[in-house]
Amino acid sequence: MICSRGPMARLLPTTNGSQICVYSNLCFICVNLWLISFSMNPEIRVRFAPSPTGYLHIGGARTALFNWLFARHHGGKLVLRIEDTDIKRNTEEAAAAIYEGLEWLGLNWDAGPHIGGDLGPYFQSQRTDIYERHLKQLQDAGHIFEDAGALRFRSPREHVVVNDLVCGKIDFDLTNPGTHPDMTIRRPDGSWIFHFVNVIDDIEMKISHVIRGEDHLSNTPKHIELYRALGAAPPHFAHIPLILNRDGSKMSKRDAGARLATYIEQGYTPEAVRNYLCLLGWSPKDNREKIDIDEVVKLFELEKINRRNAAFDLDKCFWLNGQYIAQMSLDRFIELARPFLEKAKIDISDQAYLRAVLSIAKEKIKLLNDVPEWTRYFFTEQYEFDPTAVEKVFGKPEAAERLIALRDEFAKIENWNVEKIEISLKTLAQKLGCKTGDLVHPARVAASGRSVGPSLYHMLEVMGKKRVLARFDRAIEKFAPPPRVSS
RNA sequence: GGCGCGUUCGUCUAGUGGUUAGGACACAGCCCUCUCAAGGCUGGUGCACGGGUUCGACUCCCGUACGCGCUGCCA
Repeated sequence: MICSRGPMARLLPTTNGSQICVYSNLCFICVNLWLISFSMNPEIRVRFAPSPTGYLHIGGARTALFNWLFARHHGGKLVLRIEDTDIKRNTEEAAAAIYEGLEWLGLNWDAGPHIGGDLGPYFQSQRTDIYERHLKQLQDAGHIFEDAGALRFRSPREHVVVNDLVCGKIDFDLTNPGTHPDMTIRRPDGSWIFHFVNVIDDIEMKISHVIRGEDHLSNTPKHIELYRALGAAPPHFAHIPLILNRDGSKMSKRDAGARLATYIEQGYTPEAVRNYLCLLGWSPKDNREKIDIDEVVKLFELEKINRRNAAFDLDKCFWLNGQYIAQMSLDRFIELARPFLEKAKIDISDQAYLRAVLSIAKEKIKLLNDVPEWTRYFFTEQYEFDPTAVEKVFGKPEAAERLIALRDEFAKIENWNVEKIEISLKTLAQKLGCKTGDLVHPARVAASGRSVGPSLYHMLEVMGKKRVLARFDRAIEKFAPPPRVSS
């Protein structure tokens, strides 16, 4: 038996694997030569092969990410293959969620739907001829038997060692038919079973590394049996740990947060989610949390992947999202925030004003979904007044008087800017003998209807003098206590 | 049930025989402050359990428990 692993192995006929390459695993020499040839190896081809369920699972997204990282790290290719053997309706529609999710995460593929490629088609439903051909090959070799109309693959009944790049060497005993029955590869109605078509496609598409969820680890020896029966060298395998819920239970599609789309809808940024996903099972090992994707590509190695399942920590993802928003450029923030503002039907036609508003709101935003709430009052005079804020601030009888005084001081300002506004307010506070906050709070509620928001001075500057004075006037009229009637 | 994988703070992780077991999120307190955040500082919480091996185990081996996966004519 020759060492069937590794691109270099085939180029080295002198490598006598009969003694060192047990179970067709990598021999030591091959490993080293293979590792040397590892960087920027165009022979490296990986694939992401989701079933078109109508949504992209967060675990699937990470599997896609790890495949993408591996391909990019080595200068290899990523293939996207849609495994639609079982789902006969609306495949394209259901697959759209997958494309959208991958694109949102910035994970491009080198062959597959929309892109094409030499080794297509990339929908299993369109590959029947290929499967028929390989089935015939197996039948001719006597590997197939019929059972109640279905076709089964007769297991060779041997031990199969899986040499997993993440999990290490694992010996599976497949000799007992009672515990490892012969797998079905085709149903009586002619449709194909996953194990068979998956292997055929990986062979046909020249996949060098199969990086997939650990739920497939136990299936792998069966797949290797198929490779051998077909006379093909099995690819390298890397089974990555699963993503669980916070409580350690398996994340099923019904769990909140299982669908990538929920993160998109809630206003997480793609860079933050992608970064968070990178850290689930993989680590740069230097305590970095926010790490640029280019840096991850540079550092990513399958050997650094954990073997233990990871719980999805929404708190941390949320924190990371805030970090990304705080540190991203204003242009990027505007780009990301715009659809959320449009969806909230906020009039953002004034680009310069929008830019000014977002520049001061940016530091407050943790979730893009919150942008409308934090900025709506900038764009309309019909903003709501938070009853609690009004009660707290204008509950004090002096508040209205102070606001009136502030309004008069502000009216005198010629160059309406942050510095002038601040000086004006603080000077007045001193004059009235009150705290700065005693003016700031009424001003804030009057101008925005809220008790929280960006720096007041910046906020007022952006709104403009005219708008601010008008809002003060209306607030004074609305919240000033009625004049006392003395008897 | 059988087989496989896993087990370091609540969570994500660093750590491969000798560390005061490090970082991050979350949490608590303090500082700063016009609010809310952010930021800074401080703090508590962890090697699942039991046996080995060793001068010495979080680290290596075995077992137990627990978790997860596979065991489909789902993928």
